[in-house]
Amino acid sequence: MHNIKDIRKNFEYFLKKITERNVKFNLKELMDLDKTNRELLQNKEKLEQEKKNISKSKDEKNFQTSKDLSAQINLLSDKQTLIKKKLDQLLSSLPNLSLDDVPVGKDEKSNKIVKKIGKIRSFDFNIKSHIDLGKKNGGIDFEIATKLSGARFVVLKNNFALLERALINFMLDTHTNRFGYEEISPPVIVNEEIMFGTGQLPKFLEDQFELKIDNKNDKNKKFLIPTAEVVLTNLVRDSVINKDDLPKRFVASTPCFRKEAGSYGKDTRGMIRQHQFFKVELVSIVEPNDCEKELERKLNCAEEILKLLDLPYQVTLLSTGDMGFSAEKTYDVEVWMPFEKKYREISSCSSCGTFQSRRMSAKYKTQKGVELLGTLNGSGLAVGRLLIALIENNQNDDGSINIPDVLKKYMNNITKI
RNA sequence: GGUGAGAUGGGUGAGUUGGUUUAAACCAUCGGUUUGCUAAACCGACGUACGGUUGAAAAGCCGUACCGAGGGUUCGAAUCCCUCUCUCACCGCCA
Repeated sequence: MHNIKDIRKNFEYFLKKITERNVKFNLKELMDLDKTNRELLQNKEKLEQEKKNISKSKDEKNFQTSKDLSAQINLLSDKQTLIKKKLDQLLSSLPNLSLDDVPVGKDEKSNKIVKKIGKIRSFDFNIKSHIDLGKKNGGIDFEIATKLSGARFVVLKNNFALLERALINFMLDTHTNRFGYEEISPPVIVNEEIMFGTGQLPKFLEDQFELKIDNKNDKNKKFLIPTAEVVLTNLVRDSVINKDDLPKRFVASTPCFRKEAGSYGKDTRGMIRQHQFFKVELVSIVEPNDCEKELERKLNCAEEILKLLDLPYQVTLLSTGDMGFSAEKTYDVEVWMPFEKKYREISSCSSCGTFQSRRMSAKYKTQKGVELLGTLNGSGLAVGRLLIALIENNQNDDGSINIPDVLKKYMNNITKI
């Protein structure tokens, strides 16, 4: 969320930046609401002052006046609350602004490829998709998953289930031991304001799985997290952190739940796009000035996993039109999928500046006072897609799959499945 | 699910016969004095949000709100009443 004062001061700048992000947003309406709100507020506060003085004086002669004032204040207050609510609603659906080195464009076509790493393997046999590899090995079962839960779910079995677990443990170990992330095991069900804090709400309600806790009323709403970013980032909400305790780095492996509304017909086959999938998530809490540096570091952490697994990938810098709501700058890491013969997103590393911390009221103490924190998140990595990439890239002619050396200790020393 | 206790500033914690109490005290933090250095001691500062205003800015001044959240009583609420949320203790049930 942005500071309304900044928008007031730099209207033209915001207008330009918002236009670049390719979203429809009526900034003028926001400013009009702001103006009305302030007028009402001023009038209200003037009356409140009067009333306060009367009660302080304890002069019974004026008690009736005070009563009258109360009525007027209530009237004004109702009006102002309504305006403020509209204002907040609008303001909270305004996306973050991009940093200046982000390419301007209206969609993913304007993304910039930053680098390509690793050698794409050439196969001297007809390669299989992960769907066929999974079926042949009895490791991936879509039929039973459909019966259990419907479309876009999967059941992993045997060594494929083991492989999923191995990947998770391998990644967690790497990020904790090597990169200093603190491992967290968080809840995957969260309150409404937690989703608001990271920017999933109010704008993207239709993408979220909402839980009905109380059948009698719809108060106390809960949501399944679409990513561990939500919980990990909110770990610092409503707090003032000591500067010496920064940066904070959290890692967690959690299931992620997404409705995938609006992606009908997209990636319907296979386990590329699921309603539920595991993801290892990296979150950093830093001083705002360190955001860009930390983003590079985080990108490196995500890349390192692919390097260790010897999987070819490319890194792209997302354009203004392709970035997520809360991000000011985003790198996507895309792994090579040999059967589809294309790169597929497997990680998205974003700096959010103070956009989320303002929503969460997450601050740190400086010599001057308290200031908003910078927040960053990135996948390190999406487990489902990583599993696909791994088995497709490491397949043999007979449909067996070689297990990379770094995973062997997590796979009970199996070298091939 | 039942009963009881509680929720106050960065932290600990006073204040609940309603009236300069944004709120004592202590700790932490910052500035200063003292000091060979550190420590200690002493002095001082020290909430947030929003609005207004002065200023080029840094910063200052004024106002309003906020003592878990929301509502109510009252001229006036941290303090009284209601609802909700959460925490703690005990009981019941349970992975």
